[in-house]
Amino acid sequence: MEKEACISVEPEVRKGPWTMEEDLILINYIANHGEGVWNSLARSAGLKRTGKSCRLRWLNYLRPDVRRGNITAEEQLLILELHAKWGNRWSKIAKHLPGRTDNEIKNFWRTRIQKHVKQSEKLTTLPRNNVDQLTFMDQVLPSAVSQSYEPNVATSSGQGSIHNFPTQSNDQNLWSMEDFWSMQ
DNA sequence: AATTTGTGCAACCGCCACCTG
DNA sequence: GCAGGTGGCGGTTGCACAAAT
Repeated sequence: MEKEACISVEPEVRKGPWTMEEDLILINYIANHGEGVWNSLARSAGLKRTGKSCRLRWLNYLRPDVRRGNITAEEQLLILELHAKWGNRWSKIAKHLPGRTDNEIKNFWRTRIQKHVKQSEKLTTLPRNNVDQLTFMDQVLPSAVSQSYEPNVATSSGQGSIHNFPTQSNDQNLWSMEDFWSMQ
C-alpha cells in the first residue's frame, strides 16, 4: 500500500534504450518547435527523459545529417591527425568530420585504434618478413597512436610533432590519399 | 547445439564552464 | 560577486550480437 504511494510520488524518468515511439515524439517536437532548452523540451514533448538524454539522442542518432556506418580510410586518417594534435578532444575532432558525432569517434578510437595498439605490442616480436605482410592499420596506426598517447603530446597545445602524421600547421607535409594508398 | 568469450555501440554519469537573474 | 540552472564534454558502463570453443 504505502509502497505503491511511494512509487507514484517518484518522478518518472525513463532510462535505457529509446523506443521508436520516443524517437518519433522527439523528432516531431523538434521539427515543430526546434531545438531549445532541453529540460523543458523533454517536459513539453511529454517524454519521460532527462533533457540530457534527449539532447544526446538527438545529436548522436536522430539528427538528419548524422552519418552512420563505416568510417572511411580518409576519415580514419583525419581522426589520427587530429587526435595527434588535440588528444581526446572528441567534440573538437568531430567538428572536422561532417556528420560524425563525438560519441562515434570516441567509440571508433576505443574499439579500433586501441585494439591495434595492443596488437602492435605483439608485433615487436615478429620476424621482419612477417611484418612486411601487415596491413596499413597494423603498421601505421600503432606508431602514430602510441605517440599521441604520450601525455605531453596529447595536450591541446598542438606542439606535438608526430613524424608519421604531420600536423596541419605544416602544409607542405600534409598526407594525401595517394600517400596513404601507396603504403599498402 | 549449447556455452563462453569478444566486440561494437548506445546510453548514462560526473564534472566543468557558461549563462542568467 | 554569487548561486542555481543548463549545456557540453570525456569517461565509463551495460547490453546485444557475433564468433569461437
